[in-house]
Amino acid sequence: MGQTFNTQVYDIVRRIPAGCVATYGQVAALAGRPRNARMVGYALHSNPEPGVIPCHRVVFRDGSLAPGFAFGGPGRQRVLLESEGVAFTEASQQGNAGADGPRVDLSRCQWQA
DNA sequence: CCCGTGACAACAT
DNA sequence: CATGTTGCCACGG
Repeated sequence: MGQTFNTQVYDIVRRIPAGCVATYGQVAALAGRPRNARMVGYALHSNPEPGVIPCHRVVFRDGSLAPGFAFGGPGRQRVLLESEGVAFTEASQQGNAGADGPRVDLSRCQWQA
């Protein structure tokens, strides 16, 4: 494991299968730094290989996405995820009281290593 | 070369 | 239960 944490992040994010999503903390934990979720975001921000690394499959711990910093525009990520079959929870989605903004249903689509 | 900031998450108050 | 603050590492100025 001589690679940097950053490189490990790319490797892990790259392993996320379509139709599933992973949280920053999860990726960070898999990379060996459970407290480094922040670096995961920074690593993806670096995005050395656009189109190769599915950054859109990485979301917040509560299922929300990065506001404003999405790879093409806010909302673009949701289209990509829905296109892969990821379940989204709308504000009217029962079972999730208080879900205002669109969030990924981690209960059903969170990636398990 | 040193300081501050940054796609987050968990703990403390 | 909600809000505020700290921790972590890397990169930019």
